[in-house]
Amino acid sequence: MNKNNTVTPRRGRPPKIARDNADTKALLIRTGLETLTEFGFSATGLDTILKKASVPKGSFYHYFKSKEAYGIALVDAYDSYFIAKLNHYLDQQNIPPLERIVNFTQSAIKGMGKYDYKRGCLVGNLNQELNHLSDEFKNRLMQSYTAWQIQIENCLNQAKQQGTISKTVNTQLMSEYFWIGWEGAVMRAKLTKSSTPLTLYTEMFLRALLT
Amino acid sequence: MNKNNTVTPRRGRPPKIARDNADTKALLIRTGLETLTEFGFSATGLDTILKKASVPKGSFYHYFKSKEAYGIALVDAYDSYFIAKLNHYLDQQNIPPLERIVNFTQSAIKGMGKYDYKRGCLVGNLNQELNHLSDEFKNRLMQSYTAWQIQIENCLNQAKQQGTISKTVNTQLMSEYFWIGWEGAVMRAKLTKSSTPLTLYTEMFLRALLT
DNA sequence: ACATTAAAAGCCGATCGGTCTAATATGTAG
DNA sequence: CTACATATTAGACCGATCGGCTTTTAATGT
Repeated sequence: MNKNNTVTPRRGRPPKIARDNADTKALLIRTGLETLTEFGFSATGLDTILKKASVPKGSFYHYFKSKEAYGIALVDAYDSYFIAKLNHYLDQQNIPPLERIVNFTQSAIKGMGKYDYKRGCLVGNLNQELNHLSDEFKNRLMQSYTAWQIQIENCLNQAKQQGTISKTVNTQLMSEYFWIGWEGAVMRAKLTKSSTPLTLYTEMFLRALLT
Repeated sequence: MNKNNTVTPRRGRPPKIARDNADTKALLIRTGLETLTEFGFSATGLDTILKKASVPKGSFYHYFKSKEAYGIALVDAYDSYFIAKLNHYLDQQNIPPLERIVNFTQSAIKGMGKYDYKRGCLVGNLNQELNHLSDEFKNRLMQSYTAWQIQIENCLNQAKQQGTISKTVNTQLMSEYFWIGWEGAVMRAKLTKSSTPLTLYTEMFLRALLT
């Protein structure tokens, strides 16, 4: 209820097209995520995004100093969203740890299905385009992978404590492995336009875990 | 010894820069593979390839009707090369089947290391760029994956016959799984610039297999 | 002689990321 | 109440590069 429902006064030249909630920057990020999860970074022109969002170029360069800075901001936004999602599924203490992981994968599968398996993982997309991206991008991507891995690792450690998986399992390696293969499965799901690569991968991961 | 070592007569206007072996088309394909395995399709301009190969644009469009047709030709070439490589490693009847698979992965790891983990899998790269490629590309990629999968599947069937893995293993699913995760590992190796994602993935695959 | 093959290279319109200036609103200082 | 600074949008414009086309030149084959 903290929301201010008196219309926030807006500085500067008014937009030709009325912006719903006066936040052009947020609109640009939202539109960028939609576009880049589908088409990647290098292959998407700014004009495409600008046209889709009905935002002129001048506004874009007011909020972001370059396409690259924009890309980093998008990774930040995606990472925040994704970590929140992971937290949501992996921290439910009343559910067995492995089941939580399965719940996450099912949610992700549903998410891909919603967009007809066209949109994938932004981090994965950029990972594949690495060779024409700056080191800043590379570090940012590694940071994301590490954060995600730790979340899975914590969950696996709980499974170990509860005796669901063997004490001999190297949870750090297993969680690293999880994301390595998961990105491959997301990629393949885009090609087959089906959930089977994702479900197959999840099953096999669990199998390797229970050995 | 079938090679014709008398200089093959060359039609057409002579190249300004002497071409080693008179085959401009082969040179374009070789250069394209080097470039696209590193940078992908959409993000690479023709001029980049042309400059690297010292071939004028007119020659390019003499041999290929479009960039897309060129891309398909590159996938064809890559696929042939890759299938030959798979055959080489997976058909050595004097070596245990699972060991053959490990030998293949080690060879692939060595191959990535040779180029400092910058070059990946052409099919994987295109897979990630799918959404701005034509259906012809999609079909071509699926065809490659299927062919590769069958090679692994045959090898796993032999392992089953020899009693190395359980009769209950679904070799079709396992071989499908193999390539799904492998592409993820190749992608990650490009980021970490190390072989660890590839070795880790191979280990886990074997573990799932021996359950 | 003449068709065919292949290389050379200029040129095209479209699009790329990015810059610049103008226009129009609010916030603040006097 | 008036100046002036600041915020934000608008969109023309820039040089570079994109994929692709076209014409010319020079070799071989018939």
